Amino acid sequence: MSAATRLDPDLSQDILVVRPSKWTLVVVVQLRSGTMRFNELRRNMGGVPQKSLSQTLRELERDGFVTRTAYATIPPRVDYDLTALGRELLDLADQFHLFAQRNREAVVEARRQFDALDIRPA
Amino acid sequence: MSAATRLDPDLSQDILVVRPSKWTLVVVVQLRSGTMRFNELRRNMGGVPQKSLSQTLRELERDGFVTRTAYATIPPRVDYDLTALGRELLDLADQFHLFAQRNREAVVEARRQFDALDIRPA
DNA sequence: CAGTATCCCCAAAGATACTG
DNA sequence: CAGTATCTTTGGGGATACTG
Repeated sequence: MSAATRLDPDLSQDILVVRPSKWTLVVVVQLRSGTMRFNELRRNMGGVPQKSLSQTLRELERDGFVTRTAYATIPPRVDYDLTALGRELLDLADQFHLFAQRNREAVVEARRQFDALDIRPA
Repeated sequence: MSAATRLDPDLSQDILVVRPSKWTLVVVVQLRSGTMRFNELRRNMGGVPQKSLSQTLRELERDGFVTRTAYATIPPRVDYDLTALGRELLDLADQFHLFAQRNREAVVEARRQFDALDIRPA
């Protein structure tokens, strides 16, 4: 592949634009199907602390991956959406996810074997 | 794309097989061109602490991404290499890197704008 | 050369309580 | 509903010193 030739070795520390938090890609994946509201995301993400979600969304908004639309109604309503850039990030998240699905078993097995050999009996 | 249809939403928390450390992808990228020794990696990675490199390599070995070959010579010599699985991870790292290169400017600009608006004057 | 052993630090993560 | 504020905890990261 030609990817190698275009990669700057000196930038190897800068492989990521942003240092994704634990929840970053999860949010991006959640927003695949379109607009979602705060608590809707929260519910679908199984036990993410409010603060973590809030921070993650703010970061994603700040970096241009997500739009935040607030309606001045009572009760308030805030919609989150992916931007075009966010959808590119989603593509990347998908590739990671597919990689994980393809190789989870292999990794788990490698880990099991390694651990079996690595034990130094007292 | 058809990726969406093959993604299990319930596994959204498991997008990554492993939680990559700060140095994981850097090591993988370094090993692109083939076998490397410990201090060789260290030198090429600009200031990575020995402990961090050691931990990162052990994790990668444990998960089956890297092979470790030790020679019982004096002085000792240890070779690190990517496995086939490791090379798949390298592909992923490349895509992340290319994404970063393509979009770094856009993200930096989005961030700049967001920060300019987010300031609440005292 | 290729690590391990310690110790320290800080940022991220999370639990809980409160509010416009 | 959609957050913020506060506090606590965890562990990843890093510096330094030592060793087979």
